[in-house]
Amino acid sequence: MSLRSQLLKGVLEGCILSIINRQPTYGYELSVRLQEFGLSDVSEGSIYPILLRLQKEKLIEGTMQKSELGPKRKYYHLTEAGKEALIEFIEQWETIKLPVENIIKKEE
Amino acid sequence: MSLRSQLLKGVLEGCILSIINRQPTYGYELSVRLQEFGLSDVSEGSIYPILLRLQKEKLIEGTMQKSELGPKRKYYHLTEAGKEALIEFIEQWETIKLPVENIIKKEE
DNA sequence: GTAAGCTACTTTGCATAACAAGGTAGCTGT
DNA sequence: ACAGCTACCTTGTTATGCAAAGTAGCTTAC
Repeated sequence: MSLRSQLLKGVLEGCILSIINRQPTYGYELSVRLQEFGLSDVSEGSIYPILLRLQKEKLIEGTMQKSELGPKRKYYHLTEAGKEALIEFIEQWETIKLPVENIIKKEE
Repeated sequence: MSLRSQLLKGVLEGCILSIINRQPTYGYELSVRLQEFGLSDVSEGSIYPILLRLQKEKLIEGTMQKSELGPKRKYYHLTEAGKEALIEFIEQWETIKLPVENIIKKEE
């Protein structure tokens, strides 16, 4: 219902790729990281489906690993295709950002 | 299919509000303006539904006016609610933009 | 030992938005 | 009268984020 949620469309996927690219990680931690970055309203119902989709598209790969505390974690890392997709996402973000900034910028 | 289109989600509506806010305009000209700003892949199939939606939500109002050349144009202008929605959009854009930039920024 | 609470993953169903594709019609110039 | 531009509208498809609910392992406290 809120514009806020709509603004995330397409962006979340790229952000998740970027965070995984920095360091392999798992779903639950991703939700914490995103919140630290300021994307506070991202729920697990958003994150896990994206991870499954990215995996299906062969952009990431996941392996179960034991955790010292709590249940097993599924650590994901980027594939080569994933790294390319990330680069493409960043380019697309830039080509969207500039026009939007120009449009919403108040002229003096 | 492209990430590109997905990135526009939610953004287009705000951009259209902003352009109309600067100066009342009509659908066909909007497509030209958006292209000038660099959003080149926005088709009329995207613009007109958004205009109708914004009108239904009482964020804009439209009136038919004769054109000196060609068919009549439907000029839109923002309502008070539309101006508030635009301000809200800009705030939301900022609160999305900063986290995204931080996430995709390469650390040195 | 058992209940509470955190960690961690998954699935289903829904609402929304952009878009391709196609259609309608007015006006101008040749 | 035809082409080409202007201008608007509609239908159906697809992608995405999310709420909601479920499952289960582990730890701590009582």
